Amino acid sequence: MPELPEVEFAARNLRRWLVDRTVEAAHAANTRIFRGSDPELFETSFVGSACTSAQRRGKLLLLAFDNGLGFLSHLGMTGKWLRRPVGETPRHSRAHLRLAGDDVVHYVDPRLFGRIQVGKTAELAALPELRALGPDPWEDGIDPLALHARLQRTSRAIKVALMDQAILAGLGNIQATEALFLAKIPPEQPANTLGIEKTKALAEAILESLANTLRAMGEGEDASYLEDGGGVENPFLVYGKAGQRCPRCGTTLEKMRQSGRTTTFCPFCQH
DNA sequence: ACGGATGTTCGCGC
DNA sequence: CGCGCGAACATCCG
Repeated sequence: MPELPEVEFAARNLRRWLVDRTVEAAHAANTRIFRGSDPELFETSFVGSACTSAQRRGKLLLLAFDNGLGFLSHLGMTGKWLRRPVGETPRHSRAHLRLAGDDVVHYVDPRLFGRIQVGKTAELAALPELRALGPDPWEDGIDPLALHARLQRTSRAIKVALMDQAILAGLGNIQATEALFLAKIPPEQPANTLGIEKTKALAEAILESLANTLRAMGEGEDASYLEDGGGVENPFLVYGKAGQRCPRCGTTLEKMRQSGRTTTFCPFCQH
């Protein structure tokens, strides 16, 4: 369940679980998760070493170990990191690290859209895909003038531009939808027609939406909302709520298709 | 049973 | 080159 807030949540957990702890054993099934590298590298690279850091950049996680090796983790659509006691293997666990004290940290991903790439930490950090990312709004904040300048360079719909990881790193369908609602911007408006004032409102709305979502996930180890059978309510203002009332004006929320993704919006507020 | 789901990448066409 | 579109990836859920 991964956009910036979920990946940030994962990074905090991984820090708590792994940093300064020695890996006693590792396992990785041979799945698509390791496309581009080798599951055996995951099994052999970290045993006997301790994790030194777990960083997030956009939707990417970078884990570093004290032997100079590490791995990148992208959660795709359904990836997550979980900690479980030995013997309690979650369904669809694709790889795990076992630590002293009988803790096991699992990478779980039913749809296998996620990716793990093992390598030398320095080389992973220098990969083009990492360097191609735009500013991370949570880490770097958003400079409205820089965002405005960047949006001037494309006539794509603002909703689509916000999901472009080269413009801002970490926003996906949920956060782009929520931010545009908060900023009262029509999702189909061409990005290069947003004025500076609207861009400032958008920058604030993005940070507000990210904070809202992080708050909804709470401090625990398991982010429950959006989980199958979690029983927790949809915490969003409009995402997934087409047909329901706008929380601001009561108009019936509508949905449309943009670049293959569903956008939910208020036809009155976001005109 | 069918359609859609938080993401990315690729091929095709304009 | 820019951009939209559909498909693909694989599984679950309503």
